Order: sequence, then C-alpha cells, then structure tokens
Amino acid sequence: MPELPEVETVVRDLRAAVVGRRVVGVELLRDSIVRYPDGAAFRKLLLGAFLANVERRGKFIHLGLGSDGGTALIVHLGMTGHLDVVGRRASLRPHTHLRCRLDDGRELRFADARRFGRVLLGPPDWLRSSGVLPPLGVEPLSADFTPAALDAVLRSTRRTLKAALLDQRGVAGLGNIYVDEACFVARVRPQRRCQRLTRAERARLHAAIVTVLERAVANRGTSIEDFRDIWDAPGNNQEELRVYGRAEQPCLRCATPLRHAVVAGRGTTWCPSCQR
DNA sequence: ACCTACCTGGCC
DNA sequence: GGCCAGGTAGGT
Repeated sequence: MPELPEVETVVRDLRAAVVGRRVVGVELLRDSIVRYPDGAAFRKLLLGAFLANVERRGKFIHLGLGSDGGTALIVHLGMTGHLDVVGRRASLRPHTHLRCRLDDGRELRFADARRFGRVLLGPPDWLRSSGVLPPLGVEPLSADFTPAALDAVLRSTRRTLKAALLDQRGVAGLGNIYVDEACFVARVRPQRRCQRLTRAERARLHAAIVTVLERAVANRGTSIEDFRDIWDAPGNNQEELRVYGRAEQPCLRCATPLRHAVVAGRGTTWCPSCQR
C-alpha cells in the first residue's frame, strides 16, 4: 500500500495528533510484529514514553521518544499496515496488533492484515549500523536528490530501471506505483537497462520522480484499496495516476493501449508508444 | 542480480 | 481453487 507520499501523509497527521502526548498503556496483541527488541522489552520501553516528534525516512515512520537520546518507535507499514489515532473505546479494526494508550484518552493503533509491516524501538542510527534496519538511499524530496545523485544510482548497476528505482538503497521511498508513474512522465520504459539510459533520459527521470512524488503528497497519497490516513480518510492521488492500474486502457498522451508485464518481479504498466 | 517466501483478502 | 495485490528479506 504505502509508498513515500502515503507515509508522508501519515507522518504529517501524526505530528499534529500525538506530539506532546505520553504513552500510558501498551497492549501488544501479536508479538511477531515487533522486530526489535522482544515483545516484553518493547512494551516496557514504550510504556511511559513521551512522543516528542514524528519524522519520515524512506517508508519508515519514526516517532521520536524525547525521553531518551534519539530512541524512536519506528513503524514500517508494509503492504497493508495502518496507523490510526482513535478514542479508547472505538471498535478495533481487524488485525489490530498494537494499541498505545495516550494521556489524552485516545489510542495510537497499528493494524496490518498481511503482517508485512513491522514496529521497532531504538535509536535509528544504532539500529541501522547494527543491521536491524536496512540501509536507505537518498531522500527524493530533499536537497540531496540532485540529478547527479540519481546518476550515481543509475550508473552503478546493470539492472533494469524498474529494479533500480524500487531498491530502497538507491532512492528511498519509491514503490511500484510511483516508479511506473515517474517512468511514464519521463517517457522511459521501466525495463530499460540503467547503464544504457542517456543523460537526457536520466535528467527527465530526476524531474519526473520529484514532480510525481510532490503531486502525490499534495493529494495526500493514493488510495486504490487499503490506504487510509490516520482519520480513516482516503487520499486523492488515484485520480492523477496515468499508468498504474490502467493496463489495456488508452494512453492519456497518445491513446495507444497501455501494456502490462512483470518487470523486476512486479506488475508494470507503460505506454509502448510514448515510452522508449 | 534474480527468485521465492512471507500473509490475508478480494476477485474471477 | 487460482491469481493478484501499494513491500521487504533471505537464499542462491
């Protein structure tokens, strides 16, 4: 479900909803969603924590616990993960795995049907250096994401463009929807080999990644099936998708039927005429 | 640089 | 019943 724009939407809403609150109760309904430390230690460390800030890194949500130097409650939503902030007595959505009671009477809840999502607790830098968290590449909406930074990612691999852009170690936060959308905007086929892209194509890709992600953030994410913000409202970016989910339909630029195939193990849609 | 596994649910 | 799904992680 969630790629950078959906995670960013959740982060911004969480910031307004939980910063300044204290965790006064922790109920872990399924230990296996905690990646680090074990369930008992996780619960003990989170209980009483002060929620000082909320940040995003790639597709990870960091809820900074101001109490202790740099420790954060870290959430990855996987495919179907969902966070919400609701009244304590609100009915539990199916597959709720963690309930954090807050000092204002509400609860921060994590639910995830497929259980590809995870929660962790610890200092992010330490978790990363010790291999608990994976390495992440450049943030595509930061000043670090220059055309040269994308060039460095694309020139270092012999894989397809699709595979390279999905790899979180290169550019952090892209997923299946926005890779296809950016490739369409840049008029480059996802199955192209990175090394064979021209300088002009790499420059178009850089610009396309930024505009596609910025527009999706402005639209509060894409809700095709599962994605909902912490208030359970869908995003609006599904209206803006030009290729994802439109296989066989006419290209919005040239009316050629869009093609669909598996590339880098993922369903991929592109225009055989506009995209080279 | 690939492939498969991990899960559940929804659709055909 | 089989196939597909917005994501990784681990093994070859």
